[in-house]
This record gives sequence, structure tokens and C-alpha cells, in this order.
Amino acid sequence: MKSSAKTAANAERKSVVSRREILDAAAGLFRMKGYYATTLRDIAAAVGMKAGSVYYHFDSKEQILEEVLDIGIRSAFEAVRKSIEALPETATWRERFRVALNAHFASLFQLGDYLSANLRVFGQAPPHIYEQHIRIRREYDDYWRNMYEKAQAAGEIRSDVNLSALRLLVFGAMNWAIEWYKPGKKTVDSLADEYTRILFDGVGPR
Amino acid sequence: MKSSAKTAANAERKSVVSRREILDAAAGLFRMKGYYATTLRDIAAAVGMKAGSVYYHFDSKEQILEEVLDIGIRSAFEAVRKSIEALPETATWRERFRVALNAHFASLFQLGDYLSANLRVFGQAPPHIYEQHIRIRREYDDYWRNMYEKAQAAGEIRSDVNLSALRLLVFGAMNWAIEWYKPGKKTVDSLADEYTRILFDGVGPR
DNA sequence: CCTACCGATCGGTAGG
DNA sequence: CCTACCGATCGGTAGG
Repeated sequence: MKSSAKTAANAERKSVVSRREILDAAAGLFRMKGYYATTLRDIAAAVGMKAGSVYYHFDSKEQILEEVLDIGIRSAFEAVRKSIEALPETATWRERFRVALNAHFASLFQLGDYLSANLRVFGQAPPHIYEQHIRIRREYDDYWRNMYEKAQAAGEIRSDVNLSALRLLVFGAMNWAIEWYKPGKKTVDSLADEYTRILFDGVGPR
Repeated sequence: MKSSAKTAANAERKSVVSRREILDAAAGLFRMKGYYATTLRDIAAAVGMKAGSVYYHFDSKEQILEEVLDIGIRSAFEAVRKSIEALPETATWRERFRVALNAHFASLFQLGDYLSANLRVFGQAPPHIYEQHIRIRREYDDYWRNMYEKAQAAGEIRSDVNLSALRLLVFGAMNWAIEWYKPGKKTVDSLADEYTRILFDGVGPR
């Protein structure tokens, strides 16, 4: 009894690890090649399995996509939230914005491939996965929206600034970095600094 | 002789039209579904042909991708250049920037699907097509780079602004619009205005 | 988790 | 530009 329970627990633990390995590999491949160009055989090979064995852990390729997408936003959301909560209550909104930007960039370039994969393959997702995933995206979006509103109410963003334009401009600026950012040439920190300065101070003469 | 020459000319004209129709359809499908999810049968059906007939006009699916990618950047490049050249010599750099932004947005949302398709499927292109296409992209990139440098030299962009960060931030802000822009809700013009104001004046208190 | 396999679909071709 | 087709590959399954 004792030993079979132990064996079962080990098997379960091993299975959880394999699941995560498959997701990690899928995220990396999705990020590089996109969803359709990544085959189950690619994913299986990346974790040393045969194609059919992946179905021991997942019901379908779409289920893998679904989980990769969700992990991508959730981990970024958590990183951003934590970095802001780590600030003192007295922090300015500009400073909150800067650390949020920093955390989002870090999620893109330092915390695995999930967020990059998310941005890369989101548009390739079948409708029912899109509909499901859009909810968590909207929550993340709302978190940022709330930040801009508070900053404007506090007078740190001018009242004539269109917040929805600003929000979308910033998301674009951040996410486009996956197209050109090369680790080593520029730190995530300096990137967040420069973007914050450009956006808050503008580039024109003062 | 005369009539067969005429027939040949007609046939050629018709063939040019068909070619363009195929490219138009491909651009629209690439934009919506990406490259791999778009089949030659989709493209053929969209122009009322059978799959095999597409090969009368193109050697391969990759050749179609190649032309769609190139047309996307070239048409945007031309639109941006013309809009700037239409300005008086005395125009400020801020004004030049605004019309350039406007022309890029117009290319994305009003001048067919080529630029949108380009942004959508560029990352899915096989290496040899990527290598070929990157050249025209770099030319377009250089055109913008030159604009920022001139603006800074003229004192319309502060000397402490990192131009390469600014350039990449702006490309991201512009191109990300394909993810959310819905024609009718907001004009391309007002979008270019708002972005220009945010970037030149900043959002912080002055 | 593997072996062996299936039906569907794909890009592309031959011959007209 | 069509008909008819091919080889390759894909996601997924049965049975162990």
C-alpha cells in the first residue's frame, strides 16, 4: 500500500514535469516559428518523445496553444503587479509606470518564451480559443487602463491626453520590441527608462 | 498577323490582371489567417480559379509571399515619401512627422491589405525570403531614421533623446494598430494627430 | 510513453 | 486555365 502510493505520487510528479516541459518547448517553438509551422513532431522531439506520446499529456495541439497563451499573459500580469506593489505608497505614477514597463519587458525577454509566443501566435488562434483567451487579455489591459486613469487624476498625466490612444501606443511600443530586441546590446532597464522619458517628457523642445 | 498580335496583347493584359487579383486575394488572406493557414486552394477559390491554375501565374506559394511582402513596404514607402514631398519646404519637422505617420496609417487601413499582410506574415517567411525582403525594409527604416536625425539637428527633437529608441518605439506604436484599429470608430487623421502630440509634447505636466 | 497506422490535406505537377 | 493526380506530411488514434 505504502509503496504503491509512493509510486503513484512519483508518477504524478513526473507527469507534471513532463507537461511543463512540453509547454516550455511549445512556447519556444511557437515564438520562433508560429503555431501552424510548429508540428507536434517538433514539440515531441524537443522533449525527447514520440509524436503520439504528447497525447498522453494533452488532448490536442489546440489545448497546448491555449495553455501557452494563458501562461504568457498571466505571468506578465503577475510580474507587473508585483513590481508595482513592491514600490512604496508614496511612489509617483511615473515611477509606477516605469517599473510596470520594466516588468513587461522582463516578461518578454527574461522570463521564458510564453509572452513572446503569446504575441506571436495570438492572431493565429482558432476563434473559440481566441474568445476564451481574450478575457485574461482584457484583465491585463484593464490593469493598465486603471493605472493611466489614476495618473491622470493625480495630475501626472495632462488632462488633454487621450488615455485610450496613449494605452494602445504604449502596448505597441512595448510589444513591438520582440521584433528587434537583442539581449546584451541593451538592458531591459535602460529600455524602460528611455521609453518612460520619451513618453512623459516628449521629444520636442521644452 | 495583326489579329494574332492583338490577341496576344489581350492575353497578356488579362494575365497581368489575373496576377494582380491573385496577389490581392493572397494579401487579404495572409492578413487574416497568416501564411501557413492560407492554402493555395483558398487563394485560388478567392479569384474563382482551381488550385493548379495558380501555377500558371506563379512558380510557388513562396513567390506569392515574396511579392506580397515587397508590395507592402514599397507602397507604404511611396505613400510616406509623397506625403512629405507635398509639404512646403518651410514645413516643420513635427509636421513632416505627422504626415508620415498619417501616410503609414493610411497604408495600413486604406490602401489594401499589403502592408497589414506584411506585418502579419513577415515573421513566418522562410529564411531566404526573409533575407531578400529585409533589404527593402531597411531602406524604409533608413528613411525614417534620416527624418529623426534631421529633426534633431534642427532642434525640433531634443538632443538628449535616443533616436534609435524613439524610432523603434514609433514603429511599434504605428504597427501595433493593426491589432486593434477598426475603421469608422476613429479616423486615420485623428490617430496621427494624437500620436504626434503625445510623442512631441509628452503626457506629463509641462 | 511507444509502435504502427489512418484519413485528410497540403504544395505542386503532367498533360491537355 | 482545368482535370486528375502524386508524394509528403500533418494531427490524431488504437492497442499495448
